[in-house]
Amino acid sequence: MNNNKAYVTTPIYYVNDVPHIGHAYTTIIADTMARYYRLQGKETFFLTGTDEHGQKIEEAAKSRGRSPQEYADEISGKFRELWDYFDISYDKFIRTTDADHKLGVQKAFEKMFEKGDIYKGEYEGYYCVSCETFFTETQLMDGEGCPDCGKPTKLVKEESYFFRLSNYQEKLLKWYNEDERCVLPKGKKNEVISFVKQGLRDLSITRTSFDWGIKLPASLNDEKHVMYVWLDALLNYITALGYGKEEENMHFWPATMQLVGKDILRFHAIYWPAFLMSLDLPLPKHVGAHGWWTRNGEKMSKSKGNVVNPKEVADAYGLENFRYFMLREVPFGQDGDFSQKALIDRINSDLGNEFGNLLNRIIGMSGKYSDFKITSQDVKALHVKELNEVEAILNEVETKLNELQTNRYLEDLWKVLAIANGAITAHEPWTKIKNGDTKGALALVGLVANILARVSILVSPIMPQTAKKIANAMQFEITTQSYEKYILNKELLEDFVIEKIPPLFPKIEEELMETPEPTLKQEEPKEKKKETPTKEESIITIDQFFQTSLKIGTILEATEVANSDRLLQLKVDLGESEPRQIIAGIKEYYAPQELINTQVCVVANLKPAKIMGLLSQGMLLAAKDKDGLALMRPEKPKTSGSSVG
RNA sequence: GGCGGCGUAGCUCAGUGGCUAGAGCAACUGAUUCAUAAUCAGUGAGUCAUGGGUUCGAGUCCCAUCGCCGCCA
Repeated sequence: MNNNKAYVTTPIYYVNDVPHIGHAYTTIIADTMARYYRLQGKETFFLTGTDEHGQKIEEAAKSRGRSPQEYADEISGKFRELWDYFDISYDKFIRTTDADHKLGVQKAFEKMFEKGDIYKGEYEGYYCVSCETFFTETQLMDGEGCPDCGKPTKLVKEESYFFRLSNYQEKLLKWYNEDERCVLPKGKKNEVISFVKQGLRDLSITRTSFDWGIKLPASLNDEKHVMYVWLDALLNYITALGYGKEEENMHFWPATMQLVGKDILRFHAIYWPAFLMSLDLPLPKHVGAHGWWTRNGEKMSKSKGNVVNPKEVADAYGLENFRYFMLREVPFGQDGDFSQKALIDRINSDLGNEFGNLLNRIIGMSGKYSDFKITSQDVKALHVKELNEVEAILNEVETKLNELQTNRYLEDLWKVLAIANGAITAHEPWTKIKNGDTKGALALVGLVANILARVSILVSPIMPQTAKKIANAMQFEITTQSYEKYILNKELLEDFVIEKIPPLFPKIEEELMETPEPTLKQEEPKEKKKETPTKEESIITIDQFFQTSLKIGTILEATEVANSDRLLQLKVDLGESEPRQIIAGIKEYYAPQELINTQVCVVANLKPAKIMGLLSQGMLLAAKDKDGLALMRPEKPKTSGSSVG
């Protein structure tokens, strides 16, 4: 294998559904790996695309009165749009309806046939007419019922071509055995092994019951058959490189990293390598299977209405924040839970406090101590200890990413940031300045700058734009050269003038998306409700009530908050020396103009919060129901600042 | 039903058979001001699911039981 090349793939996504968070997750991991390989200077090819053949697509198109191709075009376009929006750095977007792909698949079929791995036989199965699906005898209910709909099935025989999967059982086991990390994570690999050990049956790879698929090669002269989806789909990984035609990119094969969801691991860890062996091609270096996302602990499903729309999350919370969250939150291979609270915690704590704020700290210090000039001059002399600690972690960190342990990778980078935050406290540069030790203070700032630079480089595969902003502010670029210089060779930054930039990760103080109605839990015994008052109506004392300071305020100014669908920025007179700035989520219900010079009821002693980077010193009271929102206002005009109670 | 995994601090999880069982988050207390009310330090009476067993010694190995999950049937 050529170590200077890398090939990363996502599955090609089936166009019977619009993109959801699972697709986004796979693709973001793949994008991260591709960006990481490029950072290392490897010649990288990153493939994604759509899977467009099969009976389901044929039907879905028909039900919409469209041709399968038109329908596939539309959904495929949606995937491509989402990936563009998500800053996915794919090199090729393959579609199984591409002419080159079809040709490559036919070539591969021909080769497998000539080799004797494909033979014509008869497929026998229990067919459910209404579900249009085949089942094996053991899957049936009571010996004949369809496991999906319960209706009787009938035994159908259909001519079919088969792939001699059974021939590859031992060779596959040998592969799993010899290549420790061919399938990741390990637990999933064990499942694959036990499946193969149970014995592999030959695989039916063609159908005569529908048309929307790739025809057999002309040499076989068998018009009735189209290829069954998995053969067609899996071969995309090599047809995308020109297999069977120009072969212009076949030098990227074997794939470095093939990412899949855990549901389709079997196809990628068993069928796919078997096909490759049949084609005399080397096997992928790694096939990685990731887990599912749940939402607030529950499985996502359309019927529950709790499906996370990835674009909506990225819109509300920021694309790179979301990318960071997904990769940081879950150990690779395990299921992860999406909740706005977890996402907000990650953004505010990891990103805002520990990372973004660190940059602000050295901007502030260098501004005060040295007119924003930062030098690495005395860093080595005064901070060997910290540099060694940082390097000890960074020397190990990349193995985590190579094993797709993105959570561990990020965790370690954050340990490096903690060294920087800790060093500031330990060395108190402000005290050094007071004591005239400018050199010491500047060395500390230089140390932190170097740490930030290194982390920015290594975090760039996950958050490319953010990393770029930091690099720009610090007058360097994120490139393979800087990776080699600062990470591999451990060089220090040239002296530079840091640019004062606004906070990278503004605090998020409230959930920015609609939360789906919680599903009714039936297991909750009804008697309990009698005993316990509902949460909203639990009893409080008058003292507790008066802990809340409610006041009448007069709105002096109201403007829209840029980039927000919900927020208005208000200046409210509460009878104090200065009007308060309040950020209120009422834009959908009130125009700024109609609010000016009206009175509202304000919670005056609420802890101030930053919302989208803007200070909010209070909260407006409003009532909300299904028809919308109504502000609470005094019945007659009252002096600004009058207390309510 | 078969195979495999898991059950450790309020939450998420680490813990090659061996000194008083750890980390992160949350909480509390203190320090500090360069910074986005941030950062740093300190603070846990944990039946290591339960019951047996092996061992000088078990969260760690073995058996059984209960509970959860995955793959397969």
